[in-house]
Amino acid sequence: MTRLVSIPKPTLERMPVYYRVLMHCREIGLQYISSKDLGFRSGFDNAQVRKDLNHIWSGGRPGLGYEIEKLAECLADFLGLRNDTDAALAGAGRLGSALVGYPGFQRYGFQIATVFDTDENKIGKSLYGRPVMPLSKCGELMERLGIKIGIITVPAAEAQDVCGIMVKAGAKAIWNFAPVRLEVPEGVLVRDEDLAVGLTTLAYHIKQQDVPGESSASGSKGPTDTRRIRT
Amino acid sequence: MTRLVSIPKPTLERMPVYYRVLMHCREIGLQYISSKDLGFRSGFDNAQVRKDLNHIWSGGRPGLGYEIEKLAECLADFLGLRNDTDAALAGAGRLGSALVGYPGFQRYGFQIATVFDTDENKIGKSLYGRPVMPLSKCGELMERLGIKIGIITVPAAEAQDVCGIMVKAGAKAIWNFAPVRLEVPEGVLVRDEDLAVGLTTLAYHIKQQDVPGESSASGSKGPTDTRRIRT
DNA sequence: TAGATTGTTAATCGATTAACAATC
DNA sequence: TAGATTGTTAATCGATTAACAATC
Repeated sequence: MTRLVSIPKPTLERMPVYYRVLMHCREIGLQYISSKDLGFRSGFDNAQVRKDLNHIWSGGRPGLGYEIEKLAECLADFLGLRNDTDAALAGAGRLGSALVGYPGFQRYGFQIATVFDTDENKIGKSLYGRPVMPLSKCGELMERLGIKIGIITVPAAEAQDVCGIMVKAGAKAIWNFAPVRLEVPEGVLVRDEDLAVGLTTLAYHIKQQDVPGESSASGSKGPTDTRRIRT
Repeated sequence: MTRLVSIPKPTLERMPVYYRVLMHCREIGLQYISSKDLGFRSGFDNAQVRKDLNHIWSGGRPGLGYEIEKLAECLADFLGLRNDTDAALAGAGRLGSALVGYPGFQRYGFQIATVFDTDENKIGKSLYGRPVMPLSKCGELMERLGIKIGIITVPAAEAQDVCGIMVKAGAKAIWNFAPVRLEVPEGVLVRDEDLAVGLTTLAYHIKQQDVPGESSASGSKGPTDTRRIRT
């Protein structure tokens, strides 16, 4: 029986990164990894790594580090990466198609099992092996397959409708790429992934750099210093 | 001369959302909006909205709210949405193509000006109006055009190389979709956008809901309650 | 043993939320 | 004026960082 520890959100979001690094380290033949090394490879502080990992496992060995195999297993268990979680996607446009074809999900045990759209030209065609179904079948199919994750890549104006259909069909988590706020019942998680937000923060950084009166490229610590600004 | 206020990162990331909502409200003919309304429409607390906005403007009128036109202008200025910022993208695969064709950037004054790839079959072809150029031209072209934002959608194994080229060519901000940590000199901002991380947090939420011993769909506050779990 | 690294507590830092006098 | 809503300060909350005894 899994313990239902409540875990800080920032910690939760670092977990998949740790997992990714562990997979890599295993591939290159490492057996143990220290919090310092894991921290370096994932871009986080070593104290933070230890703190994060202790939420789910206290099996690290002083002087040695963490056994990669075991830690990876713990993480996979904790994050639910074992159970080939299915998701349904609505909106087979450019972004939707890219997500369906994204190879990175498989490694985490995720699969976009069904794809829906309203476009007659898309319906019936195959998208990376999945048939595109009419959106009108979305509710019924999600319910029958017991799919709990909905991915929304439809235009903003249609997003709330689609969201409602998915939630009614039993979805408990919505990954929303439409630039609009979705209303959902209690207990349903919405994760907004507005790409413009990401780009905006970059543009802001650029703008900030332009302003200071430093003559062209005169860095304060030399241009090859290796510190980075954390996102 | 713009004030160089240092602004909390969470605040910065809410700004584009405010902006989006303001655009919408202007379209539907509103002139003023209260922090409460703006908060509701963007999904944040009203106190937080006021606090955020006061970082850049204290022009709200007690009893009335914020003048939408003016506030939007402030935000656009602050975020640098006016200057048609150009970005360069490397990796014209599925995800890269989707980004190039993403209509949402335009509204914020962003443009993916140039696209690079190593694939002979893609080079020379047009991608939503931009010619795909050989990656070997990336450095030279970015430098010549003075492009400061690089978008990386190449496979993880090639990401660091591409990043190095972009930084050498003068990039000051990197939007990294490759699941790997990038090393950059001081002063360069890297924003990681690992899609698998997003999906993982959703899967975790699902898993958490499955565990509690509640018989099927018995919510504690009724299934149509409108509270949401914040992401 | 000596050196390295853990798990955990305490100290610091930063962000959110609450509250309210000022003001339209 | 009465009602609404701001800007801002203080209180709360939560996460990160530092430090170190315990332990491999």
